[in-house]
Amino acid sequence: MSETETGTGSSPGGPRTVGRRERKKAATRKALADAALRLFLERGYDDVSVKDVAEAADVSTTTLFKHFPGKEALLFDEDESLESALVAAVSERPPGQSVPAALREHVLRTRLDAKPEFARFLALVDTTPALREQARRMWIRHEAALARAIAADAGAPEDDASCRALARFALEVPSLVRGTPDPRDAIERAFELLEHGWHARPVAPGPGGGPQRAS
Amino acid sequence: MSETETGTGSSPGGPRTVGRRERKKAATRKALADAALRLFLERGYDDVSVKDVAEAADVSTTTLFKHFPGKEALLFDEDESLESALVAAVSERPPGQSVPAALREHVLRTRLDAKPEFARFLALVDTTPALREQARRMWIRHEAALARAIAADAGAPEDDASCRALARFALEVPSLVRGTPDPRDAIERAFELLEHGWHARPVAPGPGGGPQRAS
DNA sequence: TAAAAAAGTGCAACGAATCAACTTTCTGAC
DNA sequence: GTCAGAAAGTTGATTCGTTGCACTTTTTTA
Repeated sequence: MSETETGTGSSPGGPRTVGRRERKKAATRKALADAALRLFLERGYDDVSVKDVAEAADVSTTTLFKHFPGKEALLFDEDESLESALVAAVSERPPGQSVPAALREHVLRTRLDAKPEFARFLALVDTTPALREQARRMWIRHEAALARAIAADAGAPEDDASCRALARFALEVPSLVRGTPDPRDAIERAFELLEHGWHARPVAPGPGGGPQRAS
Repeated sequence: MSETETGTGSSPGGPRTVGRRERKKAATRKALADAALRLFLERGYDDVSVKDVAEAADVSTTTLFKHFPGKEALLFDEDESLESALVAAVSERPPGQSVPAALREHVLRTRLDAKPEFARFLALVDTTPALREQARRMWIRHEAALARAIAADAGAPEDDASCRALARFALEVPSLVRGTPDPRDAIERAFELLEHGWHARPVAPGPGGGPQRAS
């Protein structure tokens, strides 16, 4: 243990830092999450019981449930950074770029060009129905934050219905394109719909043809 | 049980379409679904166990699981008619009406003007998180059929990505507007977005009045 | 220093879901 | 008509996720 904190006992009134206790709590929490990810990747989600995870982290199952509300939550422990990245993709987008285009680029970047470590995680989630649902639920929870960012950008009321709709639809895209043969094309088409609407859809029939794109 | 049917031996010339066996099977299935709906509405979803439902229908719990894959499935037993109505809303829409407009009307009709019997069911589902998820999952399962209908209407390939996106987004609307203060307005705005896109969003003079400019 | 609060443990229990072996129908073919 | 067998159902046990309760240990606070 590294003692890098200020002594609380000898200096009352000083900045009350984290405390040994909370550090230990965070440590066991991390041990649980790490053990869970490792075991799930090794043997598959359904072939690992919460008892296994708890024993691998050297705690009891009761303690595990004090840290995580359920088995699925063991895998989705750090999604706050995802939310801030999502908001930043809108609020700090390059000048001249529309909001749907910024979201499209963000989705393309994070889902298609994922680094291999994260890709293994995505593959595990994709192949487990229970985790697919949980992943989507966690993902959609960012709707409110994203809708706020969009509304602020567009100068609309904070709870504007159109902004909420755009946020929800954009967040739904990863789930929508899951399992399609050409995910990149599917993502681009979905955001094209959000950008210009069904009304402006190219009506040229036939696959492979190059219909005029209003970008 | 409740059917006063005559013995098969006395009238052998009857139309042997279904068979006594399948009728009994359908009867117990219906008994289970009816008991489940009744008990869930009486005491709430979480305060009714599958054992309770099975006993109310006078079967064992194992038999219940032979008919339904899980507790949640007890409530969603007749959704085929919903799918055909959905497809019909697109393929038999009034001339001159766009596809998003037709879907908007269908959603407005079925979610806002529900008859009280169905409204009680919706209220139960809305107040139970586990049922909300299941309801959405069942609902989204119609994406493929709806996307096919849209593609056929638009003269696009059967698995066109844009059509799938429109289908998914439209099906997501009921989940999106759940809990909003003005559901009708939220529905109209969401379909407005799908119809004309974010690009054509009204900025200064919005329909419906009220303060648009926050800052 | 004592008390209160929090983290952790062990054990038992409940509910959902599955499995295996067995009984009771009903169906269909000979 | 009879009989083999499929299908519905039952009992009982079992696994797994999850929660509740009583209890110990550790840390914070008064």
